[in-house]
Amino acid sequence: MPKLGAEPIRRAALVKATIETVGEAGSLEVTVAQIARRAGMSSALAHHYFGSKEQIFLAAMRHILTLYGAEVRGAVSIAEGPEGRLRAIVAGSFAPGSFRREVISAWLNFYVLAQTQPQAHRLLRVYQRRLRSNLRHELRPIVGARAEVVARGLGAMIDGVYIRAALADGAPDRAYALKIVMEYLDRELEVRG
Amino acid sequence: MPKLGAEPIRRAALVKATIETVGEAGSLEVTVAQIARRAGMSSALAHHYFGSKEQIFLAAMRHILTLYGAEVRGAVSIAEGPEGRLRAIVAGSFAPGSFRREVISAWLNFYVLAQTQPQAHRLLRVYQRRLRSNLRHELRPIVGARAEVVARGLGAMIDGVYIRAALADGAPDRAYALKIVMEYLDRELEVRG
DNA sequence: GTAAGTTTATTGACTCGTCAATCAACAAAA
DNA sequence: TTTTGTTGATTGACGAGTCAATAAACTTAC
Repeated sequence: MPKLGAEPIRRAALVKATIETVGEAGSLEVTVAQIARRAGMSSALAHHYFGSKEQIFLAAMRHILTLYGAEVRGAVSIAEGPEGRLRAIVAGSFAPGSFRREVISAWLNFYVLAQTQPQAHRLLRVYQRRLRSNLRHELRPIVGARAEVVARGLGAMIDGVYIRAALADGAPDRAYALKIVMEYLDRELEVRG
Repeated sequence: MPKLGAEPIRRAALVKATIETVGEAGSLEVTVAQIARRAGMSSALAHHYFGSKEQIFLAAMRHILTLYGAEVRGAVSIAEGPEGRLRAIVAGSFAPGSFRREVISAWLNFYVLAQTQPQAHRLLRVYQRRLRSNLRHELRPIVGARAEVVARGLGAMIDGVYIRAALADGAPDRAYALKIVMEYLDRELEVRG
C-alpha cells in the first residue's frame, strides 16, 4: 500500500509519537518499537527514515525548538518597546505549546543527552545563545551595562522555573511560572541601569 | 577474604563509584558491572548490598544531598544576620563539594528519574521544600510579604544556574555562577520589602 | 497503451549484543 | 556451624539495527 510522498507524513508522525512516548515514560528509555507502534508503523520503518533512535529523538527536539522559536517570534512581533518585547520573550517560553508536560520532559532528557551527544550539545547551545542574545538586546536600553548579567540570570531562571514544572504534581501552572519570572523582571526594571 | 565489617566500606565505595561512573557517562545508562568494577568488586556484591541498580543510584543521591546539607549548614552557622545567612545558603549550593561536574551530572539524571520514580520524587521534594523554607525564613525580615515569591524565584534560579553548569565547556565556574545569583539578590535587597 | 524496469514504501523475522538479577559455591571469622 | 563476605557462571529478557521479500506507484521504451 505504498502511497508515494509518505516520508514527510511518517517523519511527522514519528516526531509526535516520540514526544508523547518519552513524555509518558519520563525518560529516553523507550523502545523504537513503542514509538513506531504509536505512530502506526513498524519499527523497521522508523529506522528506515531516521537511521537510529538517537536521530529520532533529535528530530523531535528540533521540532520542539522550532515550535518554541515560532511562539517567541509571534509574541515579540506584536509587542511594543524594549520592555514589552522582553516580557514577550519570557512569556514565549511559557506559551501553551511549549509549556506542556511532555515537552518539558523532553527538554529534561535533552539536557541529559546534551552532556555527551555532540549534536544535542550544539542544538542546545544554539537555543541558549539565541535566548540570551535576544534578552540582552532588549535589556540594553533598559539596564545598560548590566544587560549581560541580567540576561544570563533571566535565562537561568526561565530554565529553572521551566524544569521545575516537570516535577510539580498536576498540570504545569503557566500563570504561576510566569509570575515568578516576571517578578524578577519587575525588580530589575524598577531600578533601571 | 572476608574481613568483617565490610558492608559500610563497600557501600561507600559503591556510592563513590556510582557518582564517578554516572558523571563520566553523563547518564544513568551505566551498568552495575561498570560501577562495581570501579569500586573494586563484583557486580554480584553490588546487588547483594543494594538489591538493585536503582537503589544504588538513590543511595548516591542521598549521599550528595547529605553532603550538600552539611555544606549549607556549615556556611549558615558562621554567617550573621538574615542577609548574611541568605548569601550563605546560596553560596552553599555552589560550594566546591557540590559544584562539581559529576555531582551536577548526577543531579540532572536525578531530575529525570524523579519524574517517575517515587523515592526519587520524594527525595527531590524534600530538598526543594527545605531550600525554599530556608530562603523564605531569611527573606521574611528583609522583603516581608514578598518572601514567598522571591524564595521560589531564587530557588529556581539556583537550579537553573546549577544545571547550566553541566553543559558549559570546561570546569564549572563557581565564581561566575555565584555572581549571577548574587546579582539577583542584590537587586532584591536593594529595594527591600 | 503496455511490458519491463525502477523507485519508494513497508514489514516480519532474525541477529547479535547487552545486562540486571540470581544462585550455588567457597572462604574466613565468630 | 552459623554468620558474613564474595564471586564466577548462568539465566532470562529485552531491544537496536539489519535484511530479504513484497507490493504499489511511477518511468521509459517501444
